[in-house]
Amino acid sequence: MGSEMCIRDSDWSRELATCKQDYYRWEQWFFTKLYEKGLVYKKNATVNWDPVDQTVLANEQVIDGRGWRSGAIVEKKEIPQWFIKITDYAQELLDDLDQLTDWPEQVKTMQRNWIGRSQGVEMTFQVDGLVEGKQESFDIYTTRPDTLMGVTYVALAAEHPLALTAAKENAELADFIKECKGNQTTEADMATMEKKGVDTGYKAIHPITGELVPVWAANFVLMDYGSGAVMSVPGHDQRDYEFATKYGLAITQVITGTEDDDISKAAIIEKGTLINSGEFDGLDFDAAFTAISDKLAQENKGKVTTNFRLRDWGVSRQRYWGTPIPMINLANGESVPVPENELPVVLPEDVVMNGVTSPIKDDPQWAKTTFNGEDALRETDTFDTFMESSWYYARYCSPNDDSQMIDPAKANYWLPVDQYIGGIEHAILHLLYSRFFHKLLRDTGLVQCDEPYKKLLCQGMVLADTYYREADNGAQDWIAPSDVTVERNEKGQVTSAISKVDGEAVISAGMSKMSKSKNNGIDPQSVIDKYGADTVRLFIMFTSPPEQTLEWSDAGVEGAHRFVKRVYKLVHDTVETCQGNSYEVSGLTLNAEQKKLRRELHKTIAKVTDDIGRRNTFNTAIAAIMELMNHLSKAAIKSDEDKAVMFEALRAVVLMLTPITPHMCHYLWQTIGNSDLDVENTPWPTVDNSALVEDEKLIIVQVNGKLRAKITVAADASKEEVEALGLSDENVTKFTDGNTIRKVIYIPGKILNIVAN
RNA sequence: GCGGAUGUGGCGGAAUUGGUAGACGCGCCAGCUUGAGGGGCUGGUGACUUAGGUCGUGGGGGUUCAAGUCCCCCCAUCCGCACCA
Repeated sequence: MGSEMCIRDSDWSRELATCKQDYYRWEQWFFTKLYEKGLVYKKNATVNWDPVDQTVLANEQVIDGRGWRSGAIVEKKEIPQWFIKITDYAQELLDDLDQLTDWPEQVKTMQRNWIGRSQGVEMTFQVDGLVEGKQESFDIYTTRPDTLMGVTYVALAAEHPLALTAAKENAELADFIKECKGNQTTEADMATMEKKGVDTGYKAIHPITGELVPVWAANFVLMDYGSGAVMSVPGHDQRDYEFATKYGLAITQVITGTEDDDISKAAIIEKGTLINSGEFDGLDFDAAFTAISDKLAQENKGKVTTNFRLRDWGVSRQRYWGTPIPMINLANGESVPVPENELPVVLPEDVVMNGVTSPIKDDPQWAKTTFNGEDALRETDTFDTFMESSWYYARYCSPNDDSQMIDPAKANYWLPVDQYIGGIEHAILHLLYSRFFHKLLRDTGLVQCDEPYKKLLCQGMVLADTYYREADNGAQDWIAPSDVTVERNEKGQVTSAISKVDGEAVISAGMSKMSKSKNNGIDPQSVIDKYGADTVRLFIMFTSPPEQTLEWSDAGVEGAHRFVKRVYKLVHDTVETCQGNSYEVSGLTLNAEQKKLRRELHKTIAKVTDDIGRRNTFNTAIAAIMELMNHLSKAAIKSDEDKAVMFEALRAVVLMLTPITPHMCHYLWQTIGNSDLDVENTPWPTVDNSALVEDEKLIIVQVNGKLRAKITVAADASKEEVEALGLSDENVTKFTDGNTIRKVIYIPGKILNIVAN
């Protein structure tokens, strides 16, 4: 891999592979420990079932409701699966985000919203009359108990047991439930699909008024989440409003007080004052929340609860590649963990793949085992690969330890990870699972700290130009950017793109993520071969801040290479001019020009130190060094003082560029360093505050906020002096003459704004 | 649909705390390097302009002496939405 040439100092002795059994054996061991602690359970959950291929599909393998290989309409199917109780840690995962001061705020916000803590009320609705001879009821959860008096119906999941019972004598409902089986389960699909429902015929008893409300089965309520039932308040929930309007269900307004109070057009979502709510009329949200939940609690019909949007982590996959789940399914239907002395359960690798079904599910022998002398079957599901990526950072601390998962002494020395880097696409799932796993490791005594990653940086993707031609069949024929030449007009705008191969025009499709399918990948090795790793590093770090996408540009790489050559040349020319002698600033008296150059130098050191050390904005650090280089290359190198300032500056430039272009700097330091140390072991340059002192300041003079003059004043000039100078400026008087000066605002050392009209 | 982000010259981007918008680089233009190409160097480069200025940070409003930056509404693009990892 070429990119590795861009990285220095990787400790390859710590390399590990999560697909090897010396890694995943510990994951299996840990899972059995979690099982013993009651943090693992099995329950039925819905998967995408391809009835033709007889296999489970991932969400991304379902396209418009059909399997990607078979084209068959995908069905929902309930199968037993293993879950880890991440919800037991929901509160801690939420609270500990506050510790992560060096994480991007947006990632923490996304995690907070994902965990989704809410305060609400859980209550029970009784079903009126008996259902098949039994008294039935169902629970619902709401964060808006203040709207309870506006409930005009309730909605159940199509797979809800009550709906299934009702469907036995209701063909329309049975058809609807069948139709819902083909619905997708992703949140995005649920939110955007057409909302549909069928009346079950049951009536539920309103827990406060005792009124009967219809019970509907609806496609937007999912059996897997919560209780599979929701109360519907069409007056104050837009989805319920649309549903009620569609099916002619009653809409009652029970909240008022907002300006836009017209319930004939849309639901009123905002909180307000209760009306049409009997004894609760006149209460605001908080008072109503308390009053209504108290009443429900007194009558034993409900209680205040804290709810989390976060759901338990389903770790079962029905695929082959993965860590076998170390469980044994007994003949009596119970499941037990594989005993520790039988671990690991090894994934066989000498298998025949048919491309559809997992070989370990196909093989009638593989699952056969015994438990306490009785025949039993191994679990043939494998772990979600998020399991492997959740703890590899901790295994790096003791990668070859074959006696334990993690060596606590070593882990406590190294962890938490100082700097973690990953794409923003991992902001929620991977990073949340990994944080959770770390807390599980902690509670097993393997690590001590609460969080795995101290500092997080989310870097952007690499994009490149894409070009194509339409093939005869209308398909897009993607052409590699290296085979395309662009033509520009006098303003530098691209006017056309032509193929280098045949000189004919190609169509530009803008920038997109480098991919095989769009034929716009760049091989880093070929670029490194041509320009060297330093140039590639410089280009990558200069072109955009790390958290943004990086747009690849060959011209940009050449620009970076030019800069590398300029630094190299200036150092060599300086050393040559000085004939091998070295110069130091201390003790010399500098002229104004030299002082100014030194001031530029030390301002640059201050900025670069902050940009690299605190802000992680390598692009602005490099820009500042480039700016300094532009000054240096125009400076005279005649007197000893000139030479001394130049030496000081070039040494600082080499030191500051070392993290960016290490190979060149290693070499240049030997040329100019005047030190026995290698550049890597030389301390970072420090700011000489005395060099920063300015005797003059540039003040911007505005009239009514518009720039009218720039004046130079003594650094210690008073407000009065600056005002007098500013007000008498010729270009200023042009705009103030004939007007009354209303106000003068002076921001010391920066701006003078004269308000006149 | 929901959550998070982004939007600034021809292009990538800068402006860190509300205080000179466009740093730095690419591209483009002109000149020099005694021919061309390449490379290098110097200068210029937001738009419009009656050459005084005026306008200008996705669009529309607002707050302020002052707004790319703060507030409200809208549009577009990207990431995630629990089985891609």
